[in-house]
Amino acid sequence: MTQAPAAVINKNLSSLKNSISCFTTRTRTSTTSKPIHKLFTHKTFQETRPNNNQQPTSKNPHPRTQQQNLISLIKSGTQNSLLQIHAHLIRTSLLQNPTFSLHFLSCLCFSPFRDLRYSRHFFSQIDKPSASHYSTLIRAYSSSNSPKDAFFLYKEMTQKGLKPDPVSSSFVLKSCMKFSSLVCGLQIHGRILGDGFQSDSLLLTTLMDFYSSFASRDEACKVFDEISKKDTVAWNVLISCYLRNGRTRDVLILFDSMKNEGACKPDDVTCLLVVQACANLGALDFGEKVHGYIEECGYGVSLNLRNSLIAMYSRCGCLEKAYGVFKGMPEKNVISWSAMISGLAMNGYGRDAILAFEEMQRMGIVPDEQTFTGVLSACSHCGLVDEGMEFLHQMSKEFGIEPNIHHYGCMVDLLGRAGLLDQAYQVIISMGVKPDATIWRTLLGACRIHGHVTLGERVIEHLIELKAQEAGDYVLLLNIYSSDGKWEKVTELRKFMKEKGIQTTPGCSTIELKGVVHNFIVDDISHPRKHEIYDKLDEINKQLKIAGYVAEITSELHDLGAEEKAHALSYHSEKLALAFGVLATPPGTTIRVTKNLRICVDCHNFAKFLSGVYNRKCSFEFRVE
DNA sequence: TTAGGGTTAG
Repeated sequence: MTQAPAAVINKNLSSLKNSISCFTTRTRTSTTSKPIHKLFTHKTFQETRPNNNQQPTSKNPHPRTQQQNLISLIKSGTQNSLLQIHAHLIRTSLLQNPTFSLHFLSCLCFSPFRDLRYSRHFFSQIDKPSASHYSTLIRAYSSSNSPKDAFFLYKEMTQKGLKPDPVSSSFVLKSCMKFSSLVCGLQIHGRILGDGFQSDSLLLTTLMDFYSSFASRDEACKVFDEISKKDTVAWNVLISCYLRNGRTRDVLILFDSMKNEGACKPDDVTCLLVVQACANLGALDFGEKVHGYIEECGYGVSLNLRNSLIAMYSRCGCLEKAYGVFKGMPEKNVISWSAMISGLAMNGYGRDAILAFEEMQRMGIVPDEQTFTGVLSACSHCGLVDEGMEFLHQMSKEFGIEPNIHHYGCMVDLLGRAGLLDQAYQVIISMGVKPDATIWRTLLGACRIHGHVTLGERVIEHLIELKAQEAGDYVLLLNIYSSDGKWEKVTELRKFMKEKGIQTTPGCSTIELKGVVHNFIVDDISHPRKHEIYDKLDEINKQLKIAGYVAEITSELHDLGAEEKAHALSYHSEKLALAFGVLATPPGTTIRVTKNLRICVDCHNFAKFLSGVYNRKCSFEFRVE
């Protein structure tokens, strides 16, 4: 219904006053074409019980039959017929009959032409709305763009002393998630306990999801513990909570315990979440294990699972497997193609990514926002400045997609890497989207590569303005100064950082072997095989020196003597991880190291020499958990 | 006195 409901009703009411008697029905379920007034009368509908003394005749049908007729009329009502029925309900006072008004309200709320304003108007005409009336409207509001109204209705009904049912409580909780109000949700939690719904596992599952969406992991876990019969969905919500709230490693443990303890069999959704966790961790072995499980259970047909497998393999640096999954898909949608394009781009196959983009369009798949993010990042990885500009233009002109912060971020990266720092700065200044810390940091990284001191300082000011400056940003600026030989500035900044208590995040490298994740920090001595690792590292250093490796000591640690620098560099976390990799894998293996910080130039060289001397392929992934 | 609920892809 597109017209204003009140006006429509009034107009229809006046025209219907005279015409309702000649209104005939033609509905989907009712085959009758009798005039509506012959199907039911005012008198009979005020009675809700059939009068047994009255013999039904063809002229005067049984009241119950008449009731059923009206209900089926309402249920199958079209936009116009509902307006007429509404008028009839008012005229005959049947609107105050709880059964009819409830049927009518549900129809208004959930029919294909539903109109919430009209539903609300109708609701206001009911003298004494029941809990069911409230529930119906609450449900409608919870899936609308005014979810707050669901909460207000819930409050109103409880204040009137009406008891909500578990289903409407669940809908209201979902509404609170939508309008992001923890406080409102907490009130509902209290009420749920008061209403005695604490054993309703579906409702508690919604409650877990509610807490999870507000990063209240502990609360979500408490609710999980309270669920007496935990089914797969409850486990899935718990897993999704861990995934959302940065406890990614525990997701793998939860998956194993579901599988091994056999209490609840992981389903396709579980696998989807675990595959995402593997992608975040770069845990290739575990990801492959889950992939195997997916095939074993026959979940492999699911499009969304295959799409996340493509993303997982790509993010773990295993492009062949990503492509294998992609190729084996009988049907591919825009998400499959975008995942493959991004995968190619992030693994350094920028030109192939662009070819895939062209192939996708030949197949008739229309690209979306995220496809272009992949394409633009492909350009930035290959240094294709002109092509990137062209794609950005094509995106808005041909596909009507306005560039978002990610697209601009790619452009800044592209221009920045190419050394066009001023142009990159101009993009941020004039992009018409509020710059975030990430985009400034991208530019700061480019300043570091090209040693651009003044712009670097300006970028830090912008980050400070956003109150988003992190220790890592100052470290980048330190590196910019030192690469330019500005030692006084270095000392000054160091002093400033010390005074402000700015602590740098320790670099942490991660390596996954046989499904077990091993972490290393600089000079780490916590690993059970630390002695072997340090011995191996000494040996590797000697071997690499013979092969021509020289420690790169120019910019990272300027204020130490050359020998001290070389020593400090030798125990960087990535070197410890690599040494462990050499120790624990046979030649020919790919050693995949994940880092929370960018890898330094020296470790990069170290890895390059190591691959040749020890016959291992080394790959690094930069990942923040 | 109706039907209705929870997790999920790039």
